[in-house]
Amino acid sequence: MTGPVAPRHPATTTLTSDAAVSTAPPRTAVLQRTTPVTVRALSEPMTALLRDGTGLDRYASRSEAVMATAVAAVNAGWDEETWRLALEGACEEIAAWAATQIRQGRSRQRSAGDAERHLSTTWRNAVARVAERPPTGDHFTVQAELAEIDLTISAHPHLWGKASGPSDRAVLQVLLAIAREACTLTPSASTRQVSEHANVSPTTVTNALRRLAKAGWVRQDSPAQGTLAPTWRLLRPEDLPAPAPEVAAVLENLPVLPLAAALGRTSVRAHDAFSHSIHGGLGRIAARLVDLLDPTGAQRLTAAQLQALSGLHRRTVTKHVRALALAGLVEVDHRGVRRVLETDAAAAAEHLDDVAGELGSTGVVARRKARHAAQREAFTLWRVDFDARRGWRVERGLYRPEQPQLFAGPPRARVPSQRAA
DNA sequence: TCACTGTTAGTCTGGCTGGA
DNA sequence: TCCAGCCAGACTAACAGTGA
Repeated sequence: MTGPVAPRHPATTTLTSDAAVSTAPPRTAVLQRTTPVTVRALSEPMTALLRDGTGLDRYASRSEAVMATAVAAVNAGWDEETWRLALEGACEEIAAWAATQIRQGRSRQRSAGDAERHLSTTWRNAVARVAERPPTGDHFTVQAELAEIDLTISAHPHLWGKASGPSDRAVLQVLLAIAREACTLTPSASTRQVSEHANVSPTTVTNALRRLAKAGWVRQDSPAQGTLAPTWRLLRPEDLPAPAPEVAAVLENLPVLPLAAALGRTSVRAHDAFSHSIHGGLGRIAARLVDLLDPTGAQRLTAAQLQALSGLHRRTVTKHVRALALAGLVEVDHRGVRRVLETDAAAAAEHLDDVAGELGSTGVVARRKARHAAQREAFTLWRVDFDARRGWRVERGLYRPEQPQLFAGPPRARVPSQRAA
């Protein structure tokens, strides 16, 4: 609390102007001030929002817009007093926010105490939000943080063993890739989008995201809304368990391998050849092992090194290496395992196409994409109809349209149980 | 678009055990 | 030491249903 709002004077004495100060109109002058040490001016969009309401329509309500100014002010190092001054000098719509309440389109005056509480709560929430989610606004900070997360993932292979590990890791890597492309720590992706890139089903993505959230790798920033996908905040979990000493010893003695990403090579996991064994593919474990091997094929990794890097059980590694060798994707001898995949991307894709053809898993990824496209279309039609028919029946909970048939097509034939047999 | 829960049937992992 | 088989439990795909 900083006292009543009313008798406020422009903070001409406490804040100094810097060289960048503008020729802005007097009532917005306070927005452009900075102190020489830690306080800086707000960004241009935020200044424009306060000055004349530019961009106000980006927010669902005035409150959200005002909260945005509070968060921006906290990030810029302002104190509550300066922010309140800025609000007072802002455009009419924002300036009147604290003192008036709009409900069902009608405006009414708030009492002085209510307005004061309103301002204090907003500022307090903004401070809490910034403390919880520090700003990472510039390109380099975001990319550096994403690289740190990637490094943390790789440095803890023991977290990605077990049955669900490879799926969890694949989902996390897909989110990381989307985040890198969009240069954000809060990538937006639907389960279907992730599933197409990770070569797993949307159900698996949902379950993996739940596990990743529980482990502290991601946090849902905003849920899905209408046709908008949810956004996820990528995190580095605190207090990660250290790898076992024997694993750490193996990791320390690894040969230096060129990074696949540096060679412009992406993971093989999204190829038909590595779809789930239910489709005839080699599966996610095999994809993980191929990704771990030297992309140039020059260096070999021993079974122990593959085991340490993947976090999988030695028998699992042996089993999948054997399957990969049979498919002609790796070469095994007494020195270890070597990747046998062309360095040229097009030739490698052709090689994988041949493998998928032999395994009978050709077209799995394309079919999944087509299924998702059909589901999107069905939902859009349903959604348009639902929105168009919203009326008093909807308001009273009486309108219940047919849900879209998201999983179209004939029912899948069940494979007879081996156990039952 | 999305999330989420639940079901069914099949797959995978890894601990355990015994034989070579 | 290695390998193979057994088995329980975890996991997955596909699907149905519900709701925002």
